[in-house]
Amino acid sequence: MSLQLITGQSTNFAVEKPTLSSLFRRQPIERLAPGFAVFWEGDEARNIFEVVEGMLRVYRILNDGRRVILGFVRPGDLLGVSLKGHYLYTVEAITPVELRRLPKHHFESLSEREPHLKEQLFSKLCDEMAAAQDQMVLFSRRSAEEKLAGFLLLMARGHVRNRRMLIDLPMTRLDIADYLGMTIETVSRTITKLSGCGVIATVERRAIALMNMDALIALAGGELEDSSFRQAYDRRHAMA
Amino acid sequence: MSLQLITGQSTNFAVEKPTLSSLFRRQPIERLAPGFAVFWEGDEARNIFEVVEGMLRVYRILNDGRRVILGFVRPGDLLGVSLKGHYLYTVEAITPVELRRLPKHHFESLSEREPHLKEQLFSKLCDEMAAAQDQMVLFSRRSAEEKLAGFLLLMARGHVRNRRMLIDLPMTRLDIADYLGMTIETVSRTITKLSGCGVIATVERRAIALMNMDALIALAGGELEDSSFRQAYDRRHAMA
DNA sequence: CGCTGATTTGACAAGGTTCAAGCGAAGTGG
DNA sequence: CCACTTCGCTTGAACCTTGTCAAATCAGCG
Repeated sequence: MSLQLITGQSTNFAVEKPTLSSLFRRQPIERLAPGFAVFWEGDEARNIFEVVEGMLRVYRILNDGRRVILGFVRPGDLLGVSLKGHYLYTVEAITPVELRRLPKHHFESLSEREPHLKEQLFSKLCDEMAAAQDQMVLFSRRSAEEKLAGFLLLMARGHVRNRRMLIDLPMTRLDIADYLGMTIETVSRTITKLSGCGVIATVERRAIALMNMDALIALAGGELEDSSFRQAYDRRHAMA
Repeated sequence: MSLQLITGQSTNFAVEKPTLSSLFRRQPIERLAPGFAVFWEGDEARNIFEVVEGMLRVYRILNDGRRVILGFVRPGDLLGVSLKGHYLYTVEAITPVELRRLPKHHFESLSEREPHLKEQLFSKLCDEMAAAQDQMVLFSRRSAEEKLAGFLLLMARGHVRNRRMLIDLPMTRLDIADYLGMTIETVSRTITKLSGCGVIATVERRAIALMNMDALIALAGGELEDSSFRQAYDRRHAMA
């Protein structure tokens, strides 16, 4: 009787199929100070990570010393999801970060018995893939204004419904520049310009207020980067 | 006795676990003329395709009418690998194309019994992911020269070992431009420029000879885009 | 041969990079 | 507590690449 009560109360310990997130929830939280790396490009890929708190940058260093930022990672995102033997990029904390580590072999042996775990990972990878393609679209924007507007909308995530909102930009201008493929000067100038138009307002160094969401979306080319919105898209060219 | 002989000879019909490619090989070949689409962005994603022959372009049309080419697809590549309910892009034949179609539900019911099929698809998706990231790096190159050099190396695939080689470019200049995020004029000018340096030579409209592979690699930033090469990369920054 | 569509080439302007300097906030050490 | 340094960010000016517009050239095809 009493045992039933307990299991009834704390559903976390109910005997259910383990989900990906329940697997992670069993792992202890690890903390990382800004500037420190979770792993380096080329490291043997032994773990998968789930970000619990904070923001990180994913990047590669090219031969000529240039740094290309492939993306920013936030709570809920997974890191190191790949069958490759080595990590394909470096991941570094921007803010103080909390994450959980899951050894790959651990996941693999478990997913032998629980195929739906693979399913979930697969689904995550598909999301990541879609996000990567969205980013390629973002990159292909020509002007600095379009790129930055797109970037800000990306950082606003799904909250585009609100006409006004405040977004955190914990990364430096250099991070943004290396992400969008421009220079810090152009990033800075463009932010100044958008502030001048009243589209955005710089609240603090690392926070920006989106003052006129419609204008921002229009500047970004009218396209919502968030692929969840594109689902409802009508096929304009089906008859072309 | 005779039965054993037969199964011994034609290993294709041996009672083995079906692989992804053996699954596809059972499907009839479908042909597609240049300019025709395999599927459209937004279509319900009912099938997975394997390209057998030819080249296709993968693209999205933005609100403002601009076309962004996300990639080119060649024999051996899969199309429509995703758990999304709808295709995220349009795929169109550039050359005459041969492909095989596999209904998604068919694959799914099969992979229930044969988990390693999912494994293979997962692996493919990982490859695609890595390729997408390579492309983001390619995009982030600044000058038109770097981008085009990188693009040519990408089209040369793994054949970078040869000091000289001939590559097909069945796509138009506009395709290349929409892929690299530049204009046809710049693409054309850059090709002319590289020809002038003796790095490449335009054999035909749709074929280019790579005359000096080392110079081309240097122009592309010294980085080999093909991720299979990067595997062997040493970690320069592990001690930073 | 004359059409059409793709490609190349030229001239010019716009926008972004580069180089250089100034600003402002945070942290350090006297 | 106040110089002093540092780092990230902004701003300015000159230069250069690329986009734009326009025209010429080329290739394929009826």
